[in-house]
Amino acid sequence: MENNRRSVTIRDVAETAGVSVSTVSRVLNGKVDVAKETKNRILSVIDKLGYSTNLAARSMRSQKKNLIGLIMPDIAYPFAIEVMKGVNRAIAESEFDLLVYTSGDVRKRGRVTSEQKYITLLAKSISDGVIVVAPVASEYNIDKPIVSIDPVMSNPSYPSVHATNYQGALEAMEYLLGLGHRRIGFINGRAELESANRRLSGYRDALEKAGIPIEQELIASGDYTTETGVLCGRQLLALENRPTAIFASNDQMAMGVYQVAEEMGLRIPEDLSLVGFDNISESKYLGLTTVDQFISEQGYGATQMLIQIINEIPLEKQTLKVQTQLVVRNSCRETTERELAESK
Amino acid sequence: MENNRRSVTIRDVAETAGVSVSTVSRVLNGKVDVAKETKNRILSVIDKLGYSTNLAARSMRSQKKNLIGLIMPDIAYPFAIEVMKGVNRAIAESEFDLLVYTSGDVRKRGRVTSEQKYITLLAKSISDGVIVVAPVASEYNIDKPIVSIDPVMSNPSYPSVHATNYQGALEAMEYLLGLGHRRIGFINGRAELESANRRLSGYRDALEKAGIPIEQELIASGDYTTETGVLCGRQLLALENRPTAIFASNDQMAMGVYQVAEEMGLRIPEDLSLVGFDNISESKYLGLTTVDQFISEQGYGATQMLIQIINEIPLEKQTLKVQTQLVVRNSCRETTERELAESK
DNA sequence: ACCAATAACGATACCGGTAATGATACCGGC
DNA sequence: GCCGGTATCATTACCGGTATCGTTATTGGT
Repeated sequence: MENNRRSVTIRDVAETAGVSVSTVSRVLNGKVDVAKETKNRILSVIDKLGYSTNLAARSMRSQKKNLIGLIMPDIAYPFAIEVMKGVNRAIAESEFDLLVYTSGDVRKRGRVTSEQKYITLLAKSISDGVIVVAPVASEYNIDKPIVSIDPVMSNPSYPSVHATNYQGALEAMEYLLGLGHRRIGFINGRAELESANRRLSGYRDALEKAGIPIEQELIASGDYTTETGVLCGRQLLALENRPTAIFASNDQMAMGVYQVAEEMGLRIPEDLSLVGFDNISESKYLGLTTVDQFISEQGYGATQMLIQIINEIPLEKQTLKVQTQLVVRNSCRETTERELAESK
Repeated sequence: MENNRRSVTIRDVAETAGVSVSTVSRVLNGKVDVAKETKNRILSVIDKLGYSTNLAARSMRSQKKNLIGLIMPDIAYPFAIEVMKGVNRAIAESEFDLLVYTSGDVRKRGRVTSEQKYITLLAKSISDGVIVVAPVASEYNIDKPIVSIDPVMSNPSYPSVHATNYQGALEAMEYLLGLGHRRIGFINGRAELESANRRLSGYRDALEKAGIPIEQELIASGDYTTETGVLCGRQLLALENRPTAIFASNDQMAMGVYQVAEEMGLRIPEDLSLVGFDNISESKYLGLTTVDQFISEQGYGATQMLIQIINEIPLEKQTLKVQTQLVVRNSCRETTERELAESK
């Protein structure tokens, strides 16, 4: 039943066209060594039979596959989506095609480690190179180029792309401090990520520079999801002397704070100033002031780097730093006279 | 230079462990025919060498790959992203992994047709089955299960998933008509898609039922992108007797209308009522009233159908119809007395 | 003690392509 | 008419695995 629909192979084409397999292969790969009429005959047979080459087979023998792999633990969250947009753009401009690999969820059936092995392997075996988005690890020995976006470690052994997380956080904090805020809450991201730590450092250093003591109760720890944004928001806003501003280390968690504010009847920015990080597409509509880290550009840049490596052009720099930029919208305002008066 | 990092093969493992290749293969595939100590020895060698199996090679010989392909011409637009979310969810619940294939742009270097061929092939050769999102064609003879989402043709030869486009459009129109609108503009989608035609039919039939003549000048033709939304919006709103409401056949084009309204100083909903289709995530923030077609559910359903086919469980229905639902937000309001008076 | 069954593993063909090499026919020049 | 060169195609080895079958040694039954 299923065998009679066996897919048509290069041998079928060769037989039908009355030539050898290698001749068909030459035509498929645009080699010159074929007479024009033979070539046309083969092409029409290919068309008639609906033949198309089996990439698995091809990739075993030939080197160049014109295929780039993108490995993500999950593709359904904003960061991943933005990365894909950028990668997609670079791909569209290139001779390469793209293969996105995901297992749908990092924690899938607890087989994390074997999963990672499997993952890495897959894309490796059929692609020319791979872009890895944290937090996929990659201690496995690799025979293909790899570029990492937002790597877990600060000094990865392979080329990587990341934003200027520290500077971005610093800038956001200076903006809030400039508006007169003194009690500023911080919602931390996934602590195992280098990027999260650098944003936290930015928060701390900005306060220090301004001569404001760091209070531990103002630092809540989330994991970049909206849910923890809600939890952390509640935690911070339930404080007796609650902050007048919150700096969430990504926009998704800031969205959680919006929810909490609505629950509590607090208006943003009138009653609470809020700054995020990432500038995902939703932020525009929320009017969220945030630090743009140009995620899409990171994907774009990573892809370009990878293609360069594949083409064996030496990289000038092993690390691409994308400059963050504060995008001021209307989720913040100066602390009111009343509040200032109260604080005296 | 690059050869010394040749990846470690099953032969290397066999040699190091002092066994034959087939024995290693047996261990890798969990066959019983291996002595426990031999098995352990091989496993430790695998670990030491960091070996991992080449999926391309494996897939050539064995049947089940536990891999599903998702083929899209482009992955950077809202519809595609929503589909991916749903597919992702179904994948996470399953034993399968996911491979998303895209060329980044349908029109890439004009090689559309050969591209499609190439595309289809790829996923086919290494996956157990494929989900195709329109408008990728697929007249090629297939040896793997295929499920199509929002197919181009109304009666595809393979299982498919689509929304109740006609009913959804009808409902949206009845809502606008119920608010008293009589001059309603329509922005059509990509005319080659069946879904676009059915939405147009809904528009026409609703007017007909209400006894309102169809005016050709009120029907603008877009292609589902925001850009054409802008163009069509301008066209409709530049009419001498401009419509009091616009029904855009997807949300992206409705977003274009928002832009045009702002350009022209028109307020939504005060000066213009607007309804979209899709209910993409942005719509919530815009307050756009729209027809939800549960795109994510379509992706989820398609994946489940595909998995069922792969597991050789007969499908009850070849077509999954997802029921649309009107989501009322605040982009519409009743036509004002003034307007009603004028129309008298 | 002999034979059949079983456990454990090896040898080989094969999947569907591509690369390298070989074979043939035709060509012009001397 | 012989020769080297080129155009065109066929042959064959090989990529890295898996499937099939064969081989060897051990065991148990009678």
